[in-house]
Amino acid sequence: MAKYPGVSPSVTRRLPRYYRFLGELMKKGVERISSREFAEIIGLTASQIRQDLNCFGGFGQQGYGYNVASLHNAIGNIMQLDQKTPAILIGAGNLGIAITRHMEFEKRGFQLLAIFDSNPEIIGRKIREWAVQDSAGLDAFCKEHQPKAAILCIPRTAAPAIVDQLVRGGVRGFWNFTHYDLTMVYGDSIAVENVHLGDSLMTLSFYVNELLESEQEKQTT
Amino acid sequence: MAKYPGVSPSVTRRLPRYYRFLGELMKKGVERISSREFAEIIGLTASQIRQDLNCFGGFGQQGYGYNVASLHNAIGNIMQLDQKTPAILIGAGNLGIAITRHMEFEKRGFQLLAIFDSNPEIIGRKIREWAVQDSAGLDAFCKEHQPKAAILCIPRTAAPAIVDQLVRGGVRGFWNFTHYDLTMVYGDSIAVENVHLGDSLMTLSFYVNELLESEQEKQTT
DNA sequence: TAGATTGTTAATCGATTAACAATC
DNA sequence: TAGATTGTTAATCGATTAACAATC
Repeated sequence: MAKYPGVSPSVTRRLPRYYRFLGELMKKGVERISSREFAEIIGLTASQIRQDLNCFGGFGQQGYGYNVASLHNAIGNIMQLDQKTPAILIGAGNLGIAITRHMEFEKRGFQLLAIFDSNPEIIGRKIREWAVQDSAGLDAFCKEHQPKAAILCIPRTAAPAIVDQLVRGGVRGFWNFTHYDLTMVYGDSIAVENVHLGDSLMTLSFYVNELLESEQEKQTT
Repeated sequence: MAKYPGVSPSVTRRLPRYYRFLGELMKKGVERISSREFAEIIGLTASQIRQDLNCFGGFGQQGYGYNVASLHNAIGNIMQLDQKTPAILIGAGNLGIAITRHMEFEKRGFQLLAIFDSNPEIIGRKIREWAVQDSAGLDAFCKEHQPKAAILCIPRTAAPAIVDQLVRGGVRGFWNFTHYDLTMVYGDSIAVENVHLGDSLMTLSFYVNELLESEQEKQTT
């Protein structure tokens, strides 16, 4: 069974946010914080913070609040950031390169083992410490190094075949930048985190147009 | 007033998804679809789809279902994708370049006017049809071209000053790739869409570890 | 001890699902 | 007309907020 089976996705999604803000507080030298103060900073209610944390255990102390460093550490443990899940990145286009260069995998619970691409012009090119390998060697690599997660920066059309290959090779987690709908196909046998940049930008279009419209009306009135 | 003031974010966030799947159905030559069939494809319930769409009007027909092309078009109108909000991108690092190269702004309601960076080594470099401009000219540019949205691909530390400058220059929508918390500072006077890649990866860490743990237990049993 | 703040239970709110009358 | 499927209201479910006793 999973360690925290009853925890809802809404709670899980707030954990990285808590972790991030606690990290900043530590940098600032803040030692303790009450749920009320933390709520102020993070933009939530004190109730919600206490409710969320108590899904995982009691990390605070009545009359005192929470110790910033130990709460930060506790959340890191919940997300098992020390675990360093072995991962590979598929597709060394601009997005793949940008992610490789900027993302601190080690701080977020992963270890990047290798990068793959099928384009002969890209194969062999070095990005940070990783030389791009030929996708043809993917099966052999999986057998030998047992990666458990994959970052998909490939075109949508290439996704189904690659994903199928990876799942057979033992990969269970996907950071999915394509629009291929993994969860529809594999259900709960894999963990997927979709990043739909196009959808995100379209959502902004809706909101910014709503906002501009209400501004215009104010001017006309 | 906004055109659709009562619509909840949960509904708004599903619109791009509806739009995307409808586009694919069009490509496949599907002319009509019932809420039940659509639910099957998209992974939601028929009730929810009908409920969502009826926030904006009645697009279906009893006994028939929905016309794929006209529903697709209707959602495009709701999100005002024809509007082409003038936008600028700040920060031409790998991420900024990747977004410039891959994102179809025009299809998603924006027109990219220009790219800015403060690094002299990057200024002048051409990405697709845009030559990177010096951030020093940002105020003048805003005055002349009146961009309404900005894509932030800058380091977190640079964000507060740039955002302040842009808001004063009339920018109202932000596609925010930094970890600087815009909404905390500017409230409802701007529209923000945050893309927290680090948080997303950490969430995957949690889920993949939960999954691997339950797999291991099954084997042990 | 007195004050503060948690952990936790109860109340509220919102979102999703179910049901069905309206109608094409 | 009969069958199908929407639009919409009512029921359920889940998540957030409020309240307060426990306790540091």
